Parts: sequence; C-alpha cells; structure tokens
Amino acid sequence: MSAPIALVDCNNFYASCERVFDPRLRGKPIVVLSNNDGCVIARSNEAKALGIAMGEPWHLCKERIKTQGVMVRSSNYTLYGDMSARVMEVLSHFTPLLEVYSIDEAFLGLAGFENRLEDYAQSLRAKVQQWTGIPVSVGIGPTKTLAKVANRTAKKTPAYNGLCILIEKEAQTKALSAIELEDIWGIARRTAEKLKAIGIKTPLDLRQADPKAIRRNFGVVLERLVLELCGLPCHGLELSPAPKQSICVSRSFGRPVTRLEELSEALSAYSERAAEKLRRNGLAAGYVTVFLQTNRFRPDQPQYSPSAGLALPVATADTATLLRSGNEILRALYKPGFRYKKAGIILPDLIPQTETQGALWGSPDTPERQSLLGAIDTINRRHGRQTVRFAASGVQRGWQMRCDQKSRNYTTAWSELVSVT
DNA sequence: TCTGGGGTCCTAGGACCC
DNA sequence: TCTGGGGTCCTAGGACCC
Repeated sequence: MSAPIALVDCNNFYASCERVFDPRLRGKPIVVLSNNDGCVIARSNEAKALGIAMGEPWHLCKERIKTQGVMVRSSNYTLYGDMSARVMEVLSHFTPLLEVYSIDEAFLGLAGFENRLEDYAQSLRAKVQQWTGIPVSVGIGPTKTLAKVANRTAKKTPAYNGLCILIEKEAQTKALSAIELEDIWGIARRTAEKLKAIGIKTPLDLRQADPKAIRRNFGVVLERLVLELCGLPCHGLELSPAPKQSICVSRSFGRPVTRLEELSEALSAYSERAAEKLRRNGLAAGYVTVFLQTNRFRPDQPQYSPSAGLALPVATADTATLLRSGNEILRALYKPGFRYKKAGIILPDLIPQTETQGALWGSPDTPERQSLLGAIDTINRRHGRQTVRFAASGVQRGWQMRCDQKSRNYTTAWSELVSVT
C-alpha cells in the first residue's frame, strides 16, 4: 500500500485573498476580474450560487451582476502571490514532503500519518485558516489523481466539512460514481468526447478499462490516469521545483491595435517584463519568439495569427538585446490592415545565467568581447543553432560553452571555441 | 466595443547520421 | 544482387492544467 497523498487547495483563492484584506467582503458574493477587466476569473461561493460562470466576459454579465449586489475586484497578482507564499509556508510546517503545485494548491506526502489522517488534515485546515485567513479543502487518496477527486468531493459536499478521504476502495467507488469524466484531473472536453464515443461514459467505466487498450488508443498519459484511478501511483511528489523551460509575457489589448508603432511599444513593455522574470529566476534565454493575434471572437473579420522566432548568438537576460530581436521579428510579422487584439513574447531555451555571462552582455565594448561574440557567431553558423548554444561562465579561461551535450558537434564546437579564447 | 495569462507534456513526422 | 534499420534531434500541433 502506497503512502497517502493529500491535495490541499485554497477555496476560491483570489476571492478569499480579497476578503482577507477587506473584511466588508466577507459573506458577500464577490467576483475577481482578469487583466483589463476582461472576464471573471474567480468567484466566491455566494457568487457561484448566483449562477455566475467562470470565464464569463465582463461586458456580457456586468449589468446583471451589478443588479445582484455582487462586489467586484480587479485582480492583484502581487497580493495573491504573497498570500500563496504564506499558505505554503504554513503547510511546510506539517511535512517536508510538500509539492507546491500551483498558486493555490499543494500535494503533501502523508507517510507515517496513516492512522490519524482525519486529525492531521483537520488541524492543518485550522492552522492555515488561523495564520493566513485563507480557507482550504483537503482531499486524501493513494494517488494524486484520487487525491484530486477527493478534494473536489470535499468542496462540493458541505457535510464533509472540507475533508474527504478516499483510501478505501468503496469510498473511491462512491466518489467516482458521483462525478463526470470531465471532472477528472487530466480529462477535458476532447478526451471525454472520444472516450464516450467508444462506450466509456463514466469515471467508473474508465477505471475498469484495460490500461493497455487505453494506451493504444489515447497514449501514455491516459494510461497513467487509469492506473492512478485504480490506486496505482504513476505520479510521484516533486519536491524540488524543476527549472522553468520557457517564459511568456502576453496581453490582450483593450481595443484593436492597427499601427506597428503601437505594437512595438507594447512589445517594449513585454520585453522588459520578460527580462525581469529571467533575472529573478537566474536564467538566460537562447531564443526569442514573438506572436500576434487578431480577435478570435470575430470570425467575420480577417484573421491573422503569425509567430516567428530568432536564435540569440549568446543566451542573455539583457532587456535591450531581447527588445532588439523582438522588434526585428515584429517588423517581419507585421502586416498592415489587420486589427490586432493580442501580442506577446515567448522565451524558450532557458539556461542558467552566470556571472561571466552578465559580464559579457553588460561589459564595455572591448575588442576581446567583440572577438568572442564574433567567434561564437561563426561557430554557431557552422554547426547550426540547434546544435550549439553558448553561455559564458567563469570557468576555463573565463568562458565556458554550454550546449547540447548529446550533440555530435559538441566536441568540435567546444574545441573551436577554446582555440579562440 | 467589450472575451485572461500563464505554463507543461506528448506525439507524429521529417531530416540526418552511421 | 541485396534496396536497411536503429538512433537522435527538431518542430509543429494537440491537449490539458491552474
């Protein structure tokens, strides 16, 4: 029997955060709006009871919501990030086996607490509420997927008092029989439709399905999900967060944008924000992608959603470099005559940033720096950017090459660089 | 006129190498 | 005359998550 896993999930997190700082909101229906006040992204229970849906466009429900006496807040992500850190800190006092899964959720390993799961979970709920003001629900199961089901059940059934334990098979069966396929973590509309088309219509049907057949038809992801529903863990706790693989900054415009200059201004702001994120994470980007989008909700208007990227000769976190590349891409993508509604910059190919690398992009324009940049560029051209990427770090004569270690060209490119430096 | 902003993982298929 | 096959890497696109 595997050790139980708990999923702790903050109730209506953004709405609860707003309530902590404004007690007048307590007990009232409240909604939190997205950027630009575009749509509803969080609702208190009272607001849910009024039938306000997740993701509802604000301009379509504004009038109705106001007549219902609902309190409205624009989102404040700095506040939510801060509250999240506090909640996670409290949880960390309960176990070292803590995986912070999202801004408002964490998985906890409960090995050693098998005999007092209920006490443990209820005292955890009480402590989080007491120390942060945020109400949480707890679901416990032998796998992450069942812990998710348990959490959902705890939230939907007031009688459970915020806690549902699905360790026994009968309890699992009962909980699964009360939900739909789409309620399971990892199943959304498309997969649910395909499953139903072959006769798997409920979570219990899915649990009984042959994992190998599921793998053949749907892939390894769904096979794991079936095994997890049966109580066989396929997803362990990830205790140390993996480094980010990409960073994205994008926004919808409040109104359609048509001029290149305006897009370029937006891109400047995004580049700066992206560079900040890079530096905060100690990362440098090896590639820059820019994308544009027209209004996808207006199929009657001409649609255009281009994107393109550019490899950077040296991985960097320098705002000016990102912006230069971004603008170059933007000029290539831009076509006049379209009404753009959204734009963004994506930075993939992230690698750890190092001090010398900082020196490389930040240092004065010395002949040494120029010749090194030139050499890196030449080597990159010779081998193709997919093979060789460079960052500098303060080893071996001041420069170290990082690149795809499995690449055939690694050794050659490395010796070329060393011979230059 | 007004419809969020981030992310991850997997797969298929092509290019290329030996 | 035999007309390979295993492996890596990359990209695009799909699907899903909060």
